[in-house]
Amino acid sequence: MNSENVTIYDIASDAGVSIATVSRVLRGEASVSEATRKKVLDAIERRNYRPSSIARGLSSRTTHSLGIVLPKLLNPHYAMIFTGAQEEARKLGYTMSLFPWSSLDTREYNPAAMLAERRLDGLIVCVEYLPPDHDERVLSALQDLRQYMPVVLIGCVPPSYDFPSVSNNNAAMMEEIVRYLASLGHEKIAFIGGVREDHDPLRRDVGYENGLRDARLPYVSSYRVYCRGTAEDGAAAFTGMLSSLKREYWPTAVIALNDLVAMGCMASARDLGLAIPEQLSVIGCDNLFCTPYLVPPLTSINTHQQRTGTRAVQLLISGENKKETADWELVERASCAHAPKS
Amino acid sequence: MNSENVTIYDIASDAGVSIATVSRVLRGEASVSEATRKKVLDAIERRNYRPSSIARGLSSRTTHSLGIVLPKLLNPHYAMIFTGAQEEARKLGYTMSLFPWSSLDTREYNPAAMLAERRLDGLIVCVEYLPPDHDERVLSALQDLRQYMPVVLIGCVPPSYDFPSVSNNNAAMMEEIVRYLASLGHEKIAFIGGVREDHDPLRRDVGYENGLRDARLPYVSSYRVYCRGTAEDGAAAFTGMLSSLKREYWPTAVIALNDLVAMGCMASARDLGLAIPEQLSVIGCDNLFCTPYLVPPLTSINTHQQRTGTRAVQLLISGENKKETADWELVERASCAHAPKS
DNA sequence: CTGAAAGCGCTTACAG
DNA sequence: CTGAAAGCGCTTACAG
Repeated sequence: MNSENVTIYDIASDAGVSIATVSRVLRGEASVSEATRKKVLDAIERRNYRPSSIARGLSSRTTHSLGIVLPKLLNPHYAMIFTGAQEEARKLGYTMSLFPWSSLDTREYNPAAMLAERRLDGLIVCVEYLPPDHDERVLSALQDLRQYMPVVLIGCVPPSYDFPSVSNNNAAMMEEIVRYLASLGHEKIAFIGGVREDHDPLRRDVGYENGLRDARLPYVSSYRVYCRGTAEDGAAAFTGMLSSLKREYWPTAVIALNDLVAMGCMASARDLGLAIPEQLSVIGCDNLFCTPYLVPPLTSINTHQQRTGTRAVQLLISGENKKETADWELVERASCAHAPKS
Repeated sequence: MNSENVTIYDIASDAGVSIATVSRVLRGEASVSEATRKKVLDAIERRNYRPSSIARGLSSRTTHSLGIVLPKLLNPHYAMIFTGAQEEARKLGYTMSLFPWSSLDTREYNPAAMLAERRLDGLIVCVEYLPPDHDERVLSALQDLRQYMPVVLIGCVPPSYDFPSVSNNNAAMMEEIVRYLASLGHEKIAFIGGVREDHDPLRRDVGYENGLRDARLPYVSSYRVYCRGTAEDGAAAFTGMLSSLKREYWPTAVIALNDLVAMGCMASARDLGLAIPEQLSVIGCDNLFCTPYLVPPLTSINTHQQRTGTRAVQLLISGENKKETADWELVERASCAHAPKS
């Protein structure tokens, strides 16, 4: 680090021109003669000058940097969203910074303040697993942010939120999954993971119930177990459910909130001597890189996370006020099969 | 978004004080009377004012934002490093932005320019898998950056690089792995993944060779297969190696560059009807979240990625010019066993 | 094609 | 305890 950073003034005086001219060649304006352009470029090269994006940001009122708020990165699901968003941002000449969800969802005084202070050119916020009582606080944080920069929402976006968004219709997804399992003859279908979230028409629980109803199957509360989204939690929840039930009532199929929870269920089933898929079908969600390498390979849902990231950036930059729904599709692998004859 | 952002001038005039005073309460200076502090705070609250970190950055010459350059996020290994770094940064009052490795490693004119332009308060760069011919270019990019901000290196840092760093001694790690497998009676030990990297004493190939030598085992070129770090590549490389060898020469143990490559090897072995660990021991690296859920659970190396991220941030902020080595340890699971009787 | 000057929104000595 | 003023390093009309 040199103690004294070189500035546009240094370059101007080196090249014998005004700072306005240096600024012009920096921004690639055409209206500069070749001769002076060369002088300036030489001076820049000689001093290894890099214009300060901070100063530029202050005077031009644009930073060419975007942000994305994600719950956590340790689930590769979010890493995929980030990757998609970052690559698209890069293509459009922006950088993408990542912020943890806790920047929004704390009970401290004005949690979004830190985000609002950096004058980003736009922000993507992933809203997910919001318990009903969090909604109001989160919404007001989002309104706050919007005052300072455009905001695009991704994740399971409540329809009542008036923001441009790329959202997942988790309800429709669940409905299809239940239909798929029912078509394989399953009647005891468990659903593991998440928080109670039946307050919103796009949430999984709604689709779970609709799917059961369509298949004329009863809703069995014991088959709906809540837990957080890790493999450990999934294993514990699944084991807990089975241990509370006489064996004849054990589910023949389990839908996991995500692939991590599904992995936990699979491990737990293996410990209990339940063969997958012969005695238990398992289906996850997110289509993580490791799903094909599990034993048996895990059936999952491809939610096209990278595309979600890409689209969110495009909406942000274009300023379109659109509400889109992310595509998704069932990826059949070997973890689901016909229900065992009872 | 309001078209006209509220500034410190608005607050000052609302509260009937000077902008200097507003600035003082903003920064929590003690030398402000309670009465005026309250007036200012009220005005801030009323207008929902958020100071611009851009303007603040320009005048105070510090941005409280750090950056980290990582090869890719889709391997959870890097997500763990990032998470560790981000959490520590947050604790110390900084934000952490992520930049792709390609910001450094392109052949375009001055790839590090974009990074240098944002006046970060510090940058962590993960250097890994640098083929010999890249070294010079990367090093000069790093020198460039250093001119504008403190830089801390992580990953497999060449000892010749004169930067503060938290590096992995991959050579020592490999040596221990080979020793471990040799202690289980293995004599045909393959090593899959990475690029040729024997130019540097910390690299894996060095440790591989040393380990074999210690165990008085021959170095068999056919057992050293290069590939990139994904599961698919690992599977293809492993299959390729076996198909080039008469069965009696098939390795009884394989060391994978990382867990992804190990997963590929396991899948490939399963396809070929090779039982793990009875006929083939497999060992990965990074101890990814999914390793306990593979069948059999994968023996791996815990490289304490989060701690690496944490330490790197601490070095950056403290300004210590230390070269540290990251801890690591073997995590034994079921994928390694005694060599089969031949 | 080029320069002088104002302005972006803050912080920070310097006075008082 | 508070204010006037200079300055951070750029961009951008406005003249010429």
